[in-house]
Amino acid sequence: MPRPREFDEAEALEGAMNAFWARGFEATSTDDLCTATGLGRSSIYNTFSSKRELFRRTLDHYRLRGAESRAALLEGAADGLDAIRRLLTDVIEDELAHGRRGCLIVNTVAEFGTTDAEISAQVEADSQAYLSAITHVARTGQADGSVTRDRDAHDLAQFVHSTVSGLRVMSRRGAERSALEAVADIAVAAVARR
Amino acid sequence: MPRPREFDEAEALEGAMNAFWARGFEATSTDDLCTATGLGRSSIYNTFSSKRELFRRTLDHYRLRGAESRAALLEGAADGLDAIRRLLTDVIEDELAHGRRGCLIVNTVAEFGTTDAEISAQVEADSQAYLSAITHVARTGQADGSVTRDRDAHDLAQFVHSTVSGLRVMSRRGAERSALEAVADIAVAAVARR
DNA sequence: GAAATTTTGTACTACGCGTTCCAGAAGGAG
DNA sequence: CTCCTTCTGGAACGCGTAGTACAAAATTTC
Repeated sequence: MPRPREFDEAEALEGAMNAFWARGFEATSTDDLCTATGLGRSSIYNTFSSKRELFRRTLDHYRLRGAESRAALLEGAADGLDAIRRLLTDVIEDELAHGRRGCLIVNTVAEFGTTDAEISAQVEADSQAYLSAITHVARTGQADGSVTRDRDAHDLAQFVHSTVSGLRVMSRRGAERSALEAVADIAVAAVARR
Repeated sequence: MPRPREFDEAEALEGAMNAFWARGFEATSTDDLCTATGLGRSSIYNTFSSKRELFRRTLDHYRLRGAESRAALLEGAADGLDAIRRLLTDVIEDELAHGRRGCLIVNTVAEFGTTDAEISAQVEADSQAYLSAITHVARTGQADGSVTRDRDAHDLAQFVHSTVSGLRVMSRRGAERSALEAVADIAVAAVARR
């Protein structure tokens, strides 16, 4: 049959993701994408149709990545509150280890808002996945007594999700570790059982 | 003397601000800026030198605007905690009243990160101004007994600031009012005296 | 009213962008 | 080995972009 690809599609997506992550959609040129992926123009267009489609694939790649690491992280938690604490401290460590990149989804929301229906749908799907994961651990925490029962688990999840976004923005801005940790600490205390 | 300007510089900045706010720096063309300000190219370049300089002027305009409305808001608060509550509810009302635009500074952080030194300095200055304002009301609240004394006022300020960023991102994403209110409610409780 | 000086509108320039085209290379099926 | 299909590299294209040049318009001072 035909000639096979000379590159790994997942690796290419990873490279494109990093480029979009650093500079945003508009400021990333197709040349940037070539160097970031190591591919030629033809290969990119042959595989991903357009810059926009590549971006959308990139978002999906990012979402999958995030969901996996989130699941692994929550797996080993001692209780519900510990899971939430791990989530927040992991965000901080991730930011400090990878140069304060912020969150690709948050960056995308900031860049596009709700103007692009398809991208907006991907953002929405990510939020829902994130929220349902946190809602689940919040409920677990309420059952095991580590998380406050004064609030609805879904509201607590919204709060934690908002805090993660806040931390990502702070980090991309260049905030110090101590500031990030202070925020995470107060947030954890806010969802803990009193 | 020379021929006078036919337009008001502040009004032009307001128009440019709205354009950048909606679409970000890169995606806003000089044509967009002409229609948004009602000016011709010549007038824009004659007055603001370049797209980038206009953007920086726009950021300063936004910061001033924000500082003024913030001051007015905090003025009428009953106590420290009430000031923080007002701050958060005002963010929500502002977002819902103006079509979930998010925060121009947050959007700018997401788009530029720390890559541009001058813009980064403006963002940093805004954060400092915001933080010192909240730190002040937090201290007031600790003195009048409405805000917890278990935390450093500056840490509480970082937390509130982070929550505001989180709310702005949520809103730009299209989150429902109830979700925004739940987050604000939990955040206020977190800084309240127990 | 005339001179001086600035603003303004329009046409233009040079360039970078996303995308396409095409010729040749490469590998599997027969 | 040959044919067929696909991939790859590079050149090319058309268009939108930020920014400029210039002449006409406008207004204040003398």
